[in-house]
Amino acid sequence: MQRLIKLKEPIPASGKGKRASHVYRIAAEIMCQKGYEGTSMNDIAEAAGLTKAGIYHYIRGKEELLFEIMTYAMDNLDQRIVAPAQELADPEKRLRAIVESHTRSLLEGVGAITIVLEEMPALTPTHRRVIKARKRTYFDFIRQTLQELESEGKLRDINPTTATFSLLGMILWISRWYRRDGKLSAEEVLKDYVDIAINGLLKMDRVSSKR
Amino acid sequence: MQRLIKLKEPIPASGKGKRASHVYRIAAEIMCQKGYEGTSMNDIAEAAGLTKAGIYHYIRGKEELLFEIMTYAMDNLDQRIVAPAQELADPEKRLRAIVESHTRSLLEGVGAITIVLEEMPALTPTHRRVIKARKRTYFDFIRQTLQELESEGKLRDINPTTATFSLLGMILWISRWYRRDGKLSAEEVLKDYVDIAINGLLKMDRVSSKR
DNA sequence: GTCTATAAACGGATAGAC
DNA sequence: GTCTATCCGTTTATAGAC
Repeated sequence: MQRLIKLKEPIPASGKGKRASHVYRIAAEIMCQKGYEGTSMNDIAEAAGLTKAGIYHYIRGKEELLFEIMTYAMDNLDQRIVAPAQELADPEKRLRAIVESHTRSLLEGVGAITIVLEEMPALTPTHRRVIKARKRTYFDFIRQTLQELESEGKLRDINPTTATFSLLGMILWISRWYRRDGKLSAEEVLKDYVDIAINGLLKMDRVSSKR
Repeated sequence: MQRLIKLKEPIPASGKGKRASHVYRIAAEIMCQKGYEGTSMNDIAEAAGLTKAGIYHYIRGKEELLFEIMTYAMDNLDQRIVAPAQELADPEKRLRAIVESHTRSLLEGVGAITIVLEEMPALTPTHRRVIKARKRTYFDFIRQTLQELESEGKLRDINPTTATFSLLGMILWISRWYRRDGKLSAEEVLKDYVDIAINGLLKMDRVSSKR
């Protein structure tokens, strides 16, 4: 089975060392495929080459494991997407950068962890609040960009909130269908996605549609 | 908690009568909220006003229940979206009809069952093959439409397969964020979605962007 | 048809040997 | 660090009374 996730940087499991981050990485991969509830500690242990009991040397519990994976995913999002985009003053360039970097992250398998972000109901109320706030911040970052484009008269006559959701929907869906060993290269998908997103949201043709 | 699903026609539970379809409907609602693995037979029984044991009078097992819900969801998709769209010879009108009816289905909560279509790993291999084939047929119906638009020179210079996935992503995501009791009316979201989809996929501005 | 009771398996998690 | 053994709650599913 294909690896959905390829974490280049190990998850820093609270400073517990290499083996620990290995367990986190394995867990993230399996949970992305089978969902949180569908993944047993046994599944994780087996894939990590340990027994169910052995795994508790590295983690405190299943829910906490999920929370740490989600936290890592959000950190990754901030570093790879938000931070570089924030440097760009022009909202159109910023939007383009967001679409490009988020799409690329998912195509490369890095950050495919974002699907784990759908497992909100499995979190404790406290943890859920933390992740919810971080997701909200990212959402608002994109919406803010679209609102700037709106006041510049560049956005289509669409609601910025609706636009943000539609954009995130089409991007996040990538982790559900894209296979790195399939027919479509990451480069062509990336190009098409930017094309579709920019033209779907902004007025006038802004991408020189050449192939 | 909000009802994600509103089944107007009861699920035809293999000709077992009214009460049976009630159980199926309840089960579909809960599974849409908590996922297949996160839903216990007890949850379903309680919501249906029965005991866990009592429910087995109507169903053969949990997996079979899921399979029947999925089958109903696909039937619904065929009747509400594919059948009407197939009448349209012009691919642009057909695309518009597909986007409109699929988006509307999700906004209304009818057919929100489509999220259950994500529970593929929970199915037995045989059942999974059946649903997979039906999903594939729907996907191909949309891609075929985009290919016709491509040969008419109306599609952007994008891969029709990638375009289909991006369209489905933004549409299916609706069931994750849209709340009927929220600020956005179904009508405005629908209008925006058609606008974004058509302009994202087709060359030139085709929607008179007025508000 | 719907219940109580219960079987059988599986889940997360811990104790304690090595 | 990693194992075996085990606890205990929960799960799906069935048997059998009413």
